[in-house]
Amino acid sequence: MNLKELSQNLGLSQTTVSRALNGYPEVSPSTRRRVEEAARTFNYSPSTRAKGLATGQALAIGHVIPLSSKHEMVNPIFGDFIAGAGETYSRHGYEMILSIVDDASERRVYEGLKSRRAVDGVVVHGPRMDDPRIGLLHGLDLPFAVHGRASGYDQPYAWLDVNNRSAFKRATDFLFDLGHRRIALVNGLEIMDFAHRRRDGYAASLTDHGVDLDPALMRSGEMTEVFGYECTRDMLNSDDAPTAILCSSLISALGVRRAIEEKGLVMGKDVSVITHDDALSYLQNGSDVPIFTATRSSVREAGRRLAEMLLTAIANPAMPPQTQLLEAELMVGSSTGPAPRKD
Amino acid sequence: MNLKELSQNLGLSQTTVSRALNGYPEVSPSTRRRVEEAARTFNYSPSTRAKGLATGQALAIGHVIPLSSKHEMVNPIFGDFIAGAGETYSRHGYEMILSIVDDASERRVYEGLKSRRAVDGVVVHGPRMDDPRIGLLHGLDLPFAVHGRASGYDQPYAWLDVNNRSAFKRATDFLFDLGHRRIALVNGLEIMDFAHRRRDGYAASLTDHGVDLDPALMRSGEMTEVFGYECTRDMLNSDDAPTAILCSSLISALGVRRAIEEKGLVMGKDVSVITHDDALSYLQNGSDVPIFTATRSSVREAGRRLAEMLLTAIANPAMPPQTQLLEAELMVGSSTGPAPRKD
DNA sequence: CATATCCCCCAAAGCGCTTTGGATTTCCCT
DNA sequence: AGGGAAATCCAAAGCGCTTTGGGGGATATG
Repeated sequence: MNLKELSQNLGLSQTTVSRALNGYPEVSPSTRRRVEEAARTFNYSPSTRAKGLATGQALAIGHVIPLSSKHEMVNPIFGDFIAGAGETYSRHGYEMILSIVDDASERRVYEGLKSRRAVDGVVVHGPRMDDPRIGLLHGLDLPFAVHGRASGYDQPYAWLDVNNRSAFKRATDFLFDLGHRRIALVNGLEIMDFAHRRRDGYAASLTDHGVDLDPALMRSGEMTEVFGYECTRDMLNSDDAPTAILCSSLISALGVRRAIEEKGLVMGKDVSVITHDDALSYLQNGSDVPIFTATRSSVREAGRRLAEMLLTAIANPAMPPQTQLLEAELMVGSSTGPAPRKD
Repeated sequence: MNLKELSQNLGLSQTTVSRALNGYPEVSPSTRRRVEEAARTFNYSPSTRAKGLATGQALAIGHVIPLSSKHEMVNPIFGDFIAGAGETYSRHGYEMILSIVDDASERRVYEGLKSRRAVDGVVVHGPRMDDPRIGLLHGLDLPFAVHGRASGYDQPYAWLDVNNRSAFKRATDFLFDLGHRRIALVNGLEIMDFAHRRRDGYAASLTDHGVDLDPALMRSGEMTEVFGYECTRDMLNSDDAPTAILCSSLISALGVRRAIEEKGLVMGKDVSVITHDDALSYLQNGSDVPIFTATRSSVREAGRRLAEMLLTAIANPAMPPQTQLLEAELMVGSSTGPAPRKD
């Protein structure tokens, strides 16, 4: 069923039917009702393509997911973020189109999206330090919003980020308050902007408390369970083992815990652990009482909001780019406790 | 830059330029070269919408991700599957469009996709037993392919599935061979078709070995870490604790291991564990030697193949629906060992 | 009663592409 | 040189929608 058929069926012009369906005022309430009802019974909905052609809008947002060719790893965050963004899109009648791209051909994908007029805007995932995509997108004149930030790019652009620095500073401070002095950091890849900022927060707290950074306690890598395990195992086997560990991901934290328990130590007593928790739906941090003390911020909520932000930016092109900095909440669980006294 | 401008620039008609670019024979090699070069320098690529309108194709595949309103849980498999499918699509010039949908409005979403002519076909995720979507899609006359199967629907349709039954039967047999008799199953939600089949395989093995099913050893739920932990803790605390556990997901397996170790037992010695491993990129089962003995099947590869299958089905509408049954490989890790002798 | 004002509605153009049906030119053979 | 076939190219229609620019009929105004 298309517009033409529907309008013939109603004995009206396409114009009138179109207007009735799109809420224009030039149509009497009675005909509007009639049209709407017919549309419903015939199960008519306008072709997105034709509508887009006519209006110049795509009614779609592109998500370009970088897939590091080295690691071939899909960010575990991704599913939940997309779910959040998807909620927003469907509420606004937008489609979400996804491209999985190895980092080598990213540029071409953005250009393609633009020149094929496939989307009204894009969401940038996983920004790295000095990420070239921001500049590229500015040049392409394609509306965009970034999940995270790219330090080093100073022009204004739309982003939404967790305050990673303050979250990790606060978490480290918390550990100091509990009496810990040897605090380790099991971080994500520090080319990633978020990881860099977390390290910054961690370092700032150490400096505040007059503790020197110890490279042996600062690990960085792809945030897998095994990575958390191996880092922790190695550090705990050293002479000057940490009494507390800060971890960038709940998945790695599971590995951290494993290494601790394997060594016959008790988490929250012998070694304290704080992890960042993205509140992923399939990785809950305990049921009622959190297992891990965590800096928590829902990535799904981030998806919802960032999508909202991008849509308003598209609707109001003149508006200056918006930004949102979310504060993670520190949830105290049973993985932290006072530093063990040296005997 | 659009076709019109490009053709004016070249002093050719739109027809010729279009033909040159799309590989039609009615154009001389020299002009074709000229056109292709111009297209490249002007960074021209045809508008997907216009092309779609003219050809009647959408050049897009829809993925409808059900989001159980009860659990609000995004399947952790999803990211990797999509990554696999995305590879195939981009190789064929297809777009992937994603809809996140609570199960109540699934029907409407499929109908919408169809009537808006937004996609050429859809992929069905997470089929449940007697899933009504298969029938619905048959009725809509929209090409589709299912990741998994829906027992109880007997008309032919395109699907790709892991042989869950044989994988779990084989894994259980393996445990019997090691001398285990009390074998527990920590399964996914058994409304899900895959979980049902796994249970079937497990049950078949037990029957083969003359062991009665014990409801106390058969758990089913959302496959989180906590779920694996709680099931295992409870079972190990019983008088007649299992000596081996079969687990449906690597994530839950992490919880299983935690419960085992918390009780001071050693995995692979006191309690054996076999888990299914979807080979998710962010959840590797150990680095070189697998930690868990596992039935392994890459969900990413499944994505690649299913996408390929759907595209060929779209290209050859007359072809009968294809199916693919992948066998999981049993990888022996260090989580299994001979059943402990009773003293 | 004539004129101005709304209210509803319509015909047709245009969005950027593909494709049909021809027109023109070139080439080959006799 | 003349005829037909091949090789190139083009104008125009059409895909399904929105939107511009009217056009009639009912209602209000003088």
